[in-house]
Amino acid sequence: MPNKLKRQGRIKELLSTYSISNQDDLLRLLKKEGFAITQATMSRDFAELGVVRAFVQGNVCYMLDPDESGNQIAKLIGFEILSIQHNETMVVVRTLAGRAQGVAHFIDRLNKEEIMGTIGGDDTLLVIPNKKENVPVIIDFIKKLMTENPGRKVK
Amino acid sequence: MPNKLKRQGRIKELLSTYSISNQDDLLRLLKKEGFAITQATMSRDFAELGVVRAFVQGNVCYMLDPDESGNQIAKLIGFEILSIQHNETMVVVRTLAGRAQGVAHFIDRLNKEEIMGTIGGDDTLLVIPNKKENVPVIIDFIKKLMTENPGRKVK
DNA sequence: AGGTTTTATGCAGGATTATGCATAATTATG
DNA sequence: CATAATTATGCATAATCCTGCATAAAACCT
Repeated sequence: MPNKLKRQGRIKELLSTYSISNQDDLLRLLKKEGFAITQATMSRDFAELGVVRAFVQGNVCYMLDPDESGNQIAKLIGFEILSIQHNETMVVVRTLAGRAQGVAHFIDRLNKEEIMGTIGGDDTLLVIPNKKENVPVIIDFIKKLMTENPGRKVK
Repeated sequence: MPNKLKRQGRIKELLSTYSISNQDDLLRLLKKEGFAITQATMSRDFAELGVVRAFVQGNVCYMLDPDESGNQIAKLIGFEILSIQHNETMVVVRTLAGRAQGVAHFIDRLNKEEIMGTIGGDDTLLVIPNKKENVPVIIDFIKKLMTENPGRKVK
């Protein structure tokens, strides 16, 4: 029975609580909590969650890579965006209530040179192009975000 | 081949662009765009997206119910939350970068009497209880949010 | 380098989800 | 109300997803 979601949620918590240095350690922790999975699944979880091996205070330890987490968020973006409008000089994106900041943040992080910046309110955000000729480019870009499924890198 | 996600995204856009008053109209639009589905699927999409029939300027038209959209977001919350900490008097939730506002907003909307309010920054939010005895209640509550799957109301 | 430990992945089976068809339930209309 | 139009859903099937097992690949360690 797939409890992938619950399990991965717990993994994120555990990783941010303890200092885990190999998959088996975490595996034991999870088993103790009733998640009966194998190392193979764990490995895939790491890949999906964007867990990376990093040096922290001398020794290696697994942690969430913020950039990878960004990739995961990409899957949500399309869900949060309701519509895109624009005029001559800027693009306005409407989102579900309370999500505009998150979407704006995501777009910021993509570092598109055509995008000078974003401003997010509650359910609306403004995307400001570096020059007005780029408005269409930006629209295409955001629309692509909405439909592409950047998920699963696991293979 | 299931393109549910893409399709539902497009549905949200179409609904917020045109004034759609019955499922068949929308069905035709979608077909024109290459989404070859039947009315049955469309009906289920509406249910999942939380599309409601509303009176707008005299005539009926389908639109997204903001409350329902909230339900949808619930599915994402667990994904965005990384960890929960607390002291005697308040609860601190860490989230993926840029998502704290969204999570705070979501929690606000739940109108729990134990929660006096929230403050969201970039990747951290504060949940303020009405009295410190309720800290544990709030923690439980948020943890439940993280693992429950409130999804699918269809059928 | 050789051997050992740790991590990733091809493959297959079982579970779950998505969807169409047919039809029931509901809603609108005369 | 009766009938037509619209929308919802039971059932069956195809498409996907999740996971373990076995094993390959990579990282580590003398």
